[in-house]
Amino acid sequence: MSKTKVHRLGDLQLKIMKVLWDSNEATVADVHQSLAGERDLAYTTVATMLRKMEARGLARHRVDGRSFVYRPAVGSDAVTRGMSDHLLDRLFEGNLADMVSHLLTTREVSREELSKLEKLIAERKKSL
Amino acid sequence: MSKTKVHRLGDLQLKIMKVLWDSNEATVADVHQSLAGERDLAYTTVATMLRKMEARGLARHRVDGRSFVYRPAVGSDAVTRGMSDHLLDRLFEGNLADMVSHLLTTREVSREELSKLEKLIAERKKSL
DNA sequence: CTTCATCTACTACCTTGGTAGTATTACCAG
DNA sequence: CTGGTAATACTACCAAGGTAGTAGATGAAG
Repeated sequence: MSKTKVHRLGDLQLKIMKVLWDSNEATVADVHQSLAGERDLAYTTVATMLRKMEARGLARHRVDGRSFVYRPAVGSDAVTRGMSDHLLDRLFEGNLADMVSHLLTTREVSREELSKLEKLIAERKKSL
Repeated sequence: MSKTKVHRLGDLQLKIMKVLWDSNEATVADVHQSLAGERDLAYTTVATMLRKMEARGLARHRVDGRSFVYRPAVGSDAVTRGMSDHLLDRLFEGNLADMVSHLLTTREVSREELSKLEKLIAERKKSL
């Protein structure tokens, strides 16, 4: 089991993962392109990061001509889950209700969003 | 406006902050003591970390005899908020409902917790 | 063949969190 | 006064994220 620690992704790594998840396969140039505007990084920065990420088990690559084509090695679900869990544990000692309640009480939520959540909770309750 | 970036606290730093929040004032020895068992750190490790944290604006200290008495310089609210927001932005592009819904759908929640949340949402809705 | 663009590889830094040893200081017991 | 103890200060590392320059290889254009 590789047990890739998927709960500690830096900002850049996460952004890169998102590109990979969206495109499923991407060359360094593709990723660099996708990130342009938002972040103005050197091409080599992206390349280096991708190599590091592969070493960490976050991505894999295959060779196409002279280029490396990267693809994600972990799913976005696992990452989202891992990172959320990490925060949940660290901040709320694993108490989910505490976390949700904190989220809900400390910021703006529209009536629509609340209704959506109400529906979600109702559904969830039924399936217990 | 010190603008202390309060969204990136390491595991140890957060644990230390929790001790400070709980005790309001604590010496290095106190913190070290509080952490013992859970984590077996050298006394100097705690001392160093506290010094670093003070440099980062997370804590302050006053002198009592030969000892430093530390107190938090940022509230637990701000930290909880900052860290949650950071994750919310990074993972869910700031969409709160998405985050809550992810939390609710990907793990176990008891009927009681769901009811609690329902109530919370109802309250929230009223005050809009 | 030569030149140029394009890739990857390697190396190098910087920052921050984490961890801890050594040095120094200062107080306290005898 | 003399040890010993307990504090902080200083220094030193390591790992990981982030950033990028330089070198070397290779393919394409002329």
